[in-house]
Amino acid sequence: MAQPSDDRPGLRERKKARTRRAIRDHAMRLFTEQGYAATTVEQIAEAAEVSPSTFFRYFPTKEEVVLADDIDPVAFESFQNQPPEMTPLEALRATLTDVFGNLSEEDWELERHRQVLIASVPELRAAVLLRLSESVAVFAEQVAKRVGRDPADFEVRNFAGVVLGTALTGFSEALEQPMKTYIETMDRALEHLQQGLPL
Amino acid sequence: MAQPSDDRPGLRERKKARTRRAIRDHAMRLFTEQGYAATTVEQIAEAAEVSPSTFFRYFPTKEEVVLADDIDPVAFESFQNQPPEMTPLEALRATLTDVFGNLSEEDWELERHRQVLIASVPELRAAVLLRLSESVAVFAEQVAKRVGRDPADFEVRNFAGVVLGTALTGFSEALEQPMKTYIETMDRALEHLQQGLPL
DNA sequence: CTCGATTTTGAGAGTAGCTGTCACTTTCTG
DNA sequence: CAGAAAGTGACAGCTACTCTCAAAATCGAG
Repeated sequence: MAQPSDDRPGLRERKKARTRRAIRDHAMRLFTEQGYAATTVEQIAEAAEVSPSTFFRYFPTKEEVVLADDIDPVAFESFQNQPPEMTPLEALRATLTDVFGNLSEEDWELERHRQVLIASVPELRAAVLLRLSESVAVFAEQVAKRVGRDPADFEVRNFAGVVLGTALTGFSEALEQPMKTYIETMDRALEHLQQGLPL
Repeated sequence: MAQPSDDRPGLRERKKARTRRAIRDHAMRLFTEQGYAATTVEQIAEAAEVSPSTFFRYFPTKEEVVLADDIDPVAFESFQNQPPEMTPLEALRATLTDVFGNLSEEDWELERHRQVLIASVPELRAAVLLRLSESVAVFAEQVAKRVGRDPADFEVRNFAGVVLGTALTGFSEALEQPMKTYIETMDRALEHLQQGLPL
């Protein structure tokens, strides 16, 4: 999980982490209990035993509580570390099984909660899409490096955008089914893409 | 009622249309002049000489003023009317040149304003993406009909999602260049896709 | 033209997310 | 132990957005 900075546990850091998790957990609970819109920041703050101001010090917006994600950075790193002889699509598929395969049962639980919540609240869906679209540029860069081309290359960018589209479909597709198949769904979509999208 | 036989919209309708356009035009002007976030609904209402309540009767949100779009429905219809022997990608390319080719100079101007504004305001970008993602289902349905498969078919949906991804890249790509090339960019991306995304 | 029904409108009050300020407390460091 | 740094809470303010209610404009029919 986190990288221990050796002799730096620090009371402050620990307390901060605890507060942050308390806010997030209570928020998620309240959201699922009474709905996202119906839950006010004030309620969350009260449940987590902090003041509303403190809430905003930990999460810049109410959305952020749901959207804060520790998976993406790990995924990017994993992708970068895949053997260079793999094609981008192969590397991506390997990354997916790698990252999502090593998730604890608890993390899975949280992740599923997140997904359901996001899917059911348009506001959150929009925010997630925005994030996804922003990461296209980053992804394109890594793809460019892998195939030895310019990151600004039109075809490289287009490829990255297309893969994003796949992720999108897989996302909504997986929501209609038990989450266990999320990886399978994505993998299937990428395989379809790999074969040139035959219809 | 002097002329019973003409289908003129009626005073009420015309006034409504005029008010709506007044709001939209003043809003766009203020947005470009002083920025989106810095422009309040109150200012727009005042400029358009209506009350804030009236503003919200014409546009449910401040975003809607920018996002309201008369192109999409036309595009969907055009796509549907392309000769059935065309493959989905061919039909899509034909649709693009069809719809965007028949735009008046004035419409182009507004469209470009919209695009620049949307691109520069994350909030608007997110909203556009949400819309785009919702139209994937509609697009998938039409694709399914064209190739004679089930709209729920996984590959059909994946295809639709991928095309969406292309639209996304084309969108941001085109913004870095004079808008005239928007069609060209999209067309090029779709051609790349048609050839199986070679890298 | 007139009257009654419908629609459009404006005013005002209220909610909630978010920002910013300031003083107070807790934790860390030397 | 003292001072610096960081975390916290109370409060005030702005704006998007909602809701209600009554006044005004528009329309259809007699």
